[in-house]
Amino acid sequence: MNRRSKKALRAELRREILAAALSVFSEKGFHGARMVDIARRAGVAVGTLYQFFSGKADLYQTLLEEVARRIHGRVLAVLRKEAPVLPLLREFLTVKLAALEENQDILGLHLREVWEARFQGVRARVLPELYEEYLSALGEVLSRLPHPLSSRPRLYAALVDGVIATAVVEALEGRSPFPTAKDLWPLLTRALIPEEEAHAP
Amino acid sequence: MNRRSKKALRAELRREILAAALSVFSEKGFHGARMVDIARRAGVAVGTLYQFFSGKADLYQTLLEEVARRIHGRVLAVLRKEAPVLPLLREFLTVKLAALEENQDILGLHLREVWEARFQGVRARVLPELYEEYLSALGEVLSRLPHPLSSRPRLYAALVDGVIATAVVEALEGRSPFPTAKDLWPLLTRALIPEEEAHAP
Amino acid sequence: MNRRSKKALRAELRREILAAALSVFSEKGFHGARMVDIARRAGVAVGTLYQFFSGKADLYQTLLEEVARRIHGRVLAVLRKEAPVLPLLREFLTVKLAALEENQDILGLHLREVWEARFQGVRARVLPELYEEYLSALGEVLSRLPHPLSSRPRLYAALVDGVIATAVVEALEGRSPFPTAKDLWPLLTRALIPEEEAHAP
Amino acid sequence: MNRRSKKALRAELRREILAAALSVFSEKGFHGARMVDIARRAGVAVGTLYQFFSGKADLYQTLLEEVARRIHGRVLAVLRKEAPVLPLLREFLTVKLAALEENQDILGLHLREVWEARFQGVRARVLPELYEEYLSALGEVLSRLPHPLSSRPRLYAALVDGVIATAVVEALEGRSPFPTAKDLWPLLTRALIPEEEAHAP
DNA sequence: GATGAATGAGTTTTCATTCAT
DNA sequence: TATGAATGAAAACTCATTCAT
Repeated sequence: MNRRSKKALRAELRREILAAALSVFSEKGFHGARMVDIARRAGVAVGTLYQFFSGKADLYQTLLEEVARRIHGRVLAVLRKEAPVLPLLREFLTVKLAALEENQDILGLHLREVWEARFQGVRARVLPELYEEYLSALGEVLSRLPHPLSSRPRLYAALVDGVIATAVVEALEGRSPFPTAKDLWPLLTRALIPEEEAHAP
Repeated sequence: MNRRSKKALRAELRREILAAALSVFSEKGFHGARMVDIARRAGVAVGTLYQFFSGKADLYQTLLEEVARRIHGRVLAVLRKEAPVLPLLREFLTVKLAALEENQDILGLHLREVWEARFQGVRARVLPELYEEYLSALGEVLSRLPHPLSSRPRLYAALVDGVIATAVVEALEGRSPFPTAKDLWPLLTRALIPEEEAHAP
Repeated sequence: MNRRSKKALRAELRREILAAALSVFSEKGFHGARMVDIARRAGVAVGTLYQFFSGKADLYQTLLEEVARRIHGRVLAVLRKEAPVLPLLREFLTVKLAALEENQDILGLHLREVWEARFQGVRARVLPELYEEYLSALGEVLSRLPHPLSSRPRLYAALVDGVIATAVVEALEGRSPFPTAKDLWPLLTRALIPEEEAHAP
Repeated sequence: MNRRSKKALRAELRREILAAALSVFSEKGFHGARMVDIARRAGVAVGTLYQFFSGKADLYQTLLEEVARRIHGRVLAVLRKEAPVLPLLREFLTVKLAALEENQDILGLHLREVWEARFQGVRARVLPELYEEYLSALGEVLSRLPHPLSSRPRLYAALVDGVIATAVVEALEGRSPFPTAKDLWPLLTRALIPEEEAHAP
């Protein structure tokens, strides 16, 4: 076996470890996860984990960055395009849902961490910067809309993201099919509580 | 000291322990919280915790029930009233926000737990039944509205609750003032993305 | 049992732990010593060690300070007295030997550490300041003597201390009786190699 | 490459490994030294260490023997010469200091080991026999001197060796220049504490 | 009933040694 | 023969729980 494939095998092993860690952290959370479990699930010895990561915390942090990169990174690219706001938002929705669906493995950790990320003040957890960048970029796009929330882009972005996340979680738990852009777009362009119509007749 | 005041003192101590546990669990999560920290914050010895609760898990569970009772319970009462849907929803919003604002101490735990609760399938965590009841009841009310989501009351309720929670978290983190019913009502009765207006010339 | 004797018991336990640690460290050195051994020898559980000391390193450091205090401290008091140099040195010798003999338990560690202490440059080990103070004070006294080494008090002190230490080690290993001041005084006031006499006849 | 130079290269590699091991053991002691460090410092892979030595202990033991051979061995040869005692001692001093100075690389380990060697009883460490032989031989020579210590050759030798070692350590730490025979000879032929002269008016 | 020190099982982490390439 | 990644036994350290006072 040449050097090339050695490197490839090593990279593969690293990925397997990350996958195992992801699944254990997703199930048990940071404190509940045990290094032995991760090793066992990755099919390696405990010591091997320390060949790739300096410790449990490093493994977790790496995972968060991986998650952020795979999900937020891709979405950010869309949000930064020069385009009319509505088509842009529609594309954002499509890409975001695709990114979430294609990365169902990391969804649990992603959603959990996104939630935790909002409590920056309470917990001194390191929020992957990409998440903040994502919210900012989304907020900027949304601020171009004629809407009372436009003056508060952070809150506006949080709400839109919250609606998408909620729908995805419901799907993740098997209570509904995975949402498509076609499903969610009406949801965002309609009031949740249709006051006027309800008042009609 | 008579029997009466002894009992009162004991109840008071129990409450202090719960308050301390709440604040520690909110900061660190279940696994991250240490019994010594809880005891210290309550101003008692570790042993005392075991006079009132059978262990860490019991303490946590009790707390969740307390939270559920103080927040969901109160809201449930409103949702079960016989009343026209819109005024009912308006009252629900008022009471829910009041419950959240008056219990800012437990908000952290509440929100964290509500989030975790959605991952029932993934984690074998005991979800306080009240939360499910709350979502059901809210769904039932919402299903009376003429809205495409009406046929999926669970999802509909989750989305509405998600919007409220997101707004509250933003406030909790100091990024906006605590939302009032007056603030949020328009938010729920307006589309997040006003497609038509945006299309207007 | 009242508070007084509780404190006393605790202090007693602490002393037992230190004694156990001392004996294990003396036998195995810092790296070779295991916390379980120390605990076992002290008749306590491992966890108990951590009630008194923050870790292995702290335990070791404390021990060194203890050693320094019990040996150097007492000797320093003598060296700082105002007195004619020869009687002072004689008293120093008496007290130093007494201190060493009365603390045979810590001698191993003491001597080992004194030796290591000389390699400050090589190893970043924290030398208890008292040892340096002791050498300085001894050097100062010695510098009052008419001797070619008087101009290098540090070296002079090191040599005198080295001779005493060597004699004590020999005794410790059972190769000679524990030296008395009466034994060692002639040794210090006589040349080790009597050149003149040897040249005589 | 012919068989000759292959052998030479291999011997060279072995020497490099020993040099690296020496420097690491000198800095960290036996337990504190890690095989990876030794390998790294030698510029080879860990596995290579095991091609030359059966393990860490073997490496250490080999080193001690090397040290003994390079230092004690050379000195022993002198001490076994038939010659009048004083010139012999003078030559011993010259050779010993030369051996130490020329082998400053192994000095740390040498001194550390000599010191440890004295605690044979306490620690089950394998003392290189050569060191004992050296002390015996030195004692035998010293016993020819008219001196009260002559009847205790082991102690006498230990003291003389101790004085030399102390002076060398001081030099090693940069607190004085490396001692020459000319420096140390007077030191050994003079009392450390000149009682009579001090008494002189 | 309250205390808080002692406990030890359970975790993380280290590192000498092996072995496939 | 040299390599260095994988191994897993062994060590340090943590913390929920107990129990004597």
